[in-house]
Amino acid sequence: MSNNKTDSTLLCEAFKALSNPHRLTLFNRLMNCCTPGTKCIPAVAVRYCVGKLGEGLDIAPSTLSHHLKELNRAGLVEMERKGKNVECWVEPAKIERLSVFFQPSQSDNL
Amino acid sequence: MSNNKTDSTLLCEAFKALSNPHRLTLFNRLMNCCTPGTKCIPAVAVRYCVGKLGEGLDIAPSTLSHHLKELNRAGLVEMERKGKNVECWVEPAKIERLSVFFQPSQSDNL
DNA sequence: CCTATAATTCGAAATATGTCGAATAATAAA
DNA sequence: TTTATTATTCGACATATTTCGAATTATAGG
Repeated sequence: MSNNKTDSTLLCEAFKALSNPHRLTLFNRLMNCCTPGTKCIPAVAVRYCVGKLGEGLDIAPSTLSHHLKELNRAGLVEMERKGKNVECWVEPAKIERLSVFFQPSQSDNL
Repeated sequence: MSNNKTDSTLLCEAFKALSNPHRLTLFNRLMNCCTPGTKCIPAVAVRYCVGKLGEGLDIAPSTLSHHLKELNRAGLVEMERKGKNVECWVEPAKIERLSVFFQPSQSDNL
């Protein structure tokens, strides 16, 4: 069973955050910290500053800022100022719920 | 590595489809065919007709139809006319990609 | 053929989203 | 303090989405 209205809303907001191509790219850059072929599930999440994270995306800084804010609001990305930069990272625990949602289960998933 | 632009686009469209509360509910109803506490991963996917699927959602038939069409376009839900009804179901193979996306991996996920 | 049921298409209206540039804030360094 | 760098906020505009009701299509059964 289950049927936590809050849970459903949280899932929905996470999917909304990932429904934009730019935001999906940003999130993926934070999720995949490894160089190709490397096994890398680091104890401490890898961090990028906002500027680095948006490199090559060809969007205005204000737009980039807006998208990161959305990802943060949706609970997918953490942010913390560090000097002139603001660092971003993904907290693996916050992603688990999404991973489970698509897996076959014994009961209701929402 | 990887970087299939098509794959990224497909993921994005799937998330967009799930970013609406009504569509998330519809998708979840198709995903979770089991009564609570029952182990049920049937060989043949469970089907609902459009009308049954939308019961209790309090949206107009035309809106329901629109949402199912979106889920179908995104590749999340299959549809087939059966007499007066149109049956809907989820093809588990089509969901795998989404499940994998949120799991820790050895390389790029997009 | 006529009627009832199930679902879709279409057009319109309200609301939400993505984007930019200009202005502002936060910080570091000269 | 002044300047440069990094990032955010704000207001505006164009585009997209959600939703409905009316009209239409598809089908089954008298």
